[in-house]
Amino acid sequence: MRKHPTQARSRALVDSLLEATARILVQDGWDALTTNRVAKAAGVSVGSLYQYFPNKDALVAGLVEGWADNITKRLVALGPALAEAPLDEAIGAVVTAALSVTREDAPLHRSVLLQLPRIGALAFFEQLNQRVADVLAEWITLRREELDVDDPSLAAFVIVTSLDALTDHALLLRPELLESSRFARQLERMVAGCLGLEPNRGRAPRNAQRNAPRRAK
Amino acid sequence: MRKHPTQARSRALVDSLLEATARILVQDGWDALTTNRVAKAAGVSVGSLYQYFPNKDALVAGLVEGWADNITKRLVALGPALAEAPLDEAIGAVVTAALSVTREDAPLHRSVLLQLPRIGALAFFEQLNQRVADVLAEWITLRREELDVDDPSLAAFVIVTSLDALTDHALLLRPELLESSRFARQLERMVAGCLGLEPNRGRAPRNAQRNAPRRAK
Amino acid sequence: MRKHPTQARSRALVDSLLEATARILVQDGWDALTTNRVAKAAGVSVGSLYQYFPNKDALVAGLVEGWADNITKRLVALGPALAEAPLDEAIGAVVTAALSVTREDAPLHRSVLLQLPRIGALAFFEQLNQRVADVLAEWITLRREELDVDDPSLAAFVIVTSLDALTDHALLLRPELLESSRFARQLERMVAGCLGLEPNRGRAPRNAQRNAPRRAK
Amino acid sequence: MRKHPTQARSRALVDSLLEATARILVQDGWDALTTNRVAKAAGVSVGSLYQYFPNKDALVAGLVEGWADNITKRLVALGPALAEAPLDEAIGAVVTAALSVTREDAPLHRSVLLQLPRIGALAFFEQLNQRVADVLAEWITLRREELDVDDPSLAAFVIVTSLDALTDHALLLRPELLESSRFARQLERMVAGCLGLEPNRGRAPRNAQRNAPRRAK
DNA sequence: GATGAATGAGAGTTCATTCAT
DNA sequence: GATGAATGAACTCTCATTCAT
Repeated sequence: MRKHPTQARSRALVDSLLEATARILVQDGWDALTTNRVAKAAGVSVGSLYQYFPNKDALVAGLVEGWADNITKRLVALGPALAEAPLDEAIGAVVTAALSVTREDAPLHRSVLLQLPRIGALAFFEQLNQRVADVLAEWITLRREELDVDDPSLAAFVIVTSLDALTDHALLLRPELLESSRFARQLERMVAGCLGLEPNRGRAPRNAQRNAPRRAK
Repeated sequence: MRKHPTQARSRALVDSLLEATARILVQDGWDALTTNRVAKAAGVSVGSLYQYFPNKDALVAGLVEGWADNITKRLVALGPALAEAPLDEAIGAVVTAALSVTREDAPLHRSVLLQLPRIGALAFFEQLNQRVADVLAEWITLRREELDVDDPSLAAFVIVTSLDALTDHALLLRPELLESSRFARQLERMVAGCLGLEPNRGRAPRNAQRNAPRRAK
Repeated sequence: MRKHPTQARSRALVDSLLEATARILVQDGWDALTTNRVAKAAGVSVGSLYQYFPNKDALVAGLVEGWADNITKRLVALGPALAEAPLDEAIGAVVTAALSVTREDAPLHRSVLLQLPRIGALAFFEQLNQRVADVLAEWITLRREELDVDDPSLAAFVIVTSLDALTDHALLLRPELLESSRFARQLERMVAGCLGLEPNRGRAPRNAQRNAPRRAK
Repeated sequence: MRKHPTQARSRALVDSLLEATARILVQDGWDALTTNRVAKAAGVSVGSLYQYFPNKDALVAGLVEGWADNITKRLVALGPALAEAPLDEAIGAVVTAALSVTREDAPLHRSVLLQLPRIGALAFFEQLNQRVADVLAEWITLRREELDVDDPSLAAFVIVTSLDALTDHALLLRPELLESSRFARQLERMVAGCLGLEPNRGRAPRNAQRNAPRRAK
């Protein structure tokens, strides 16, 4: 970015440009995304666009960045809640979060996914996954006792990558799955498997003893 | 394809064009892939390119097609071998196949992965996964007794999508994982989880003792 | 033309190429007229086409030439018949011939007209008109006594050019006129005017005496 | 046209493009008319060309339009002057106007003539003729008493088409005729014939005497 | 002689980017 | 700062023509 938009007006300008970018990408696809079109859609001149974005890629990068920040925040925010929750609930929460993040603003999500490679934002995207995986790895380490995991960060990588791919593929190819509880359950099983948990039907945790009290509640 | 290359010379021409496409894609990426460049790299004139490929996309589609056919064949070929193998061996075979397919011709695999969405070949790509998933779903149904799966085709989708994403991400971001047995073991656990199997450490059925009590529960 | 087609086979080949050219021109227009298409339509290889026509223009020129020869022959053939006919009949015959030549094979006529300029065949076409005009000028000179013409060849030029333009425009823009007797009568008047004849209604010649009997009829 | 050139600079740009188009058409013909060439000849970039003309054809269409507007205005402007003039003067004025319009900017006129069909502007061109013919038909109706015309609009069509063709052919093939009074006289006769007038030599009605004897014959 | 695969110059057109206003 | 007309390199694709088989 050429200038950092500190003033209110600049921020608004940058925002409207990013919005326009998203709109065009979603509605008309990558090939329709020209700088001139974006500027016009944002009600701004091309020249102004180039005041804040050094080139077209920066524009898209800006869009993706915002999108990713948003997602990261939501997922990282899960952390604390997971800390003390029973395993089954924690896993359920992770899966639910993954699915709901995907459902949210699905069209933009979809467009971005389809164009990620083009933008060279793949690495950037991976960084997102990494941050989430780090949080997850920490949690795994924390709860090591209850789990059966050799390498927490590897397990976290596998879980995050799989959930990511599954929600994305579902979004792109089988959107109905995003609403399906059966799908959610299958994902929970996958996660449980990665964590070395025994396959409890439903969400029943393996340590009957520990959980008993709670169920009694 | 405009003409079908039946003669030896034509076949060679088409092959060299696809090779050139792959080479450029691998070395310089999508944006460097221009029809003139491909033709020149293939030692052929643009005109000849257009004799066999109606447009640029067809060129990439041709590349992907060949690549996908190859992979599909290899994975589908696994089927018979799985039929009667013990569960842990079958899972191991699936994971091993996924990893080795990914390792094979990794650079092209990588480029195709990076460029796939662009050409609307995603659906095509998914078709590949679908074919593999179908075979897997059949196998799950066949071994239903030994497994704990609600919806075989859903489980197959989850497994295939995850393995696919994990091997691809590993290839792109952590190539060393493709050779790591720890990674393989983690993948096997994931698959086992999806199939509702108890978490056997490694592939050994030796954990029977530990698990026995639980089952008895 | 590269070779002169003396043998029967060559003639047939040349003819089928010209036919194909005409067909494509009529059915799909100038832009569809490519040498490859013509060759294929004629059931011949491009190479063979180039044996007989040095280039694309020659192909079209050949077509136009045949077409023009045909027309010229028909119009020049009128000459003798005109020699002794009464003026009104002669004029009627000329106009009728012009109209019928135009009606004949109208679609090709139309295509050629539309493309004449492109082909640089305009001069060639004018040559056709010139030949016809020459015959007409001779006839005017022959019948000078009965007419009132200063410069026979100028009058012939005017008549031929006008008739030509009128039949062509009629063909292109108002095809129904080609069948209209009122149009024919109007053309006859124009010709009569060019020849310095007084405007007799219908075809009646100006020499009332001669015509008196007829009218009386 | 993509944008409408309202500012002075834009107008100049558009004008210089049309001028360049005319120049190239005149000097090198249709096949030399490429958008890049036109832009370069106009001292402008191709991009600018495409800012005002959506495609190549629009460029030529723009040229023809301007040219046709010009001509139409001049010819339609004749109308009032004809209204009350004696017949022979009116006819003379029409012929003179046709000839002078043709002489004016002859080279462009020539090129446009040669290239018109190509761009499907024939219909457009005919519209021009139609407008002129309409004015003429009105005039014929007005002066019906003095003339001998069955169908004024048909007669007008014949006159306009003939004059048009004759002046154009003269321009292309015998430019000297455009200056020749004998040619003018011959055209006047043609027009007179179309209007059912007796063949007055020159424009003078004074030939009544001369013709009388003949008629008497 | 015939074939048609191969050629490659060159066409129309786009769009990221600049810079005079 | 903002504007948007102007730029022009670069792209995809065509088709008249050639020449090895």
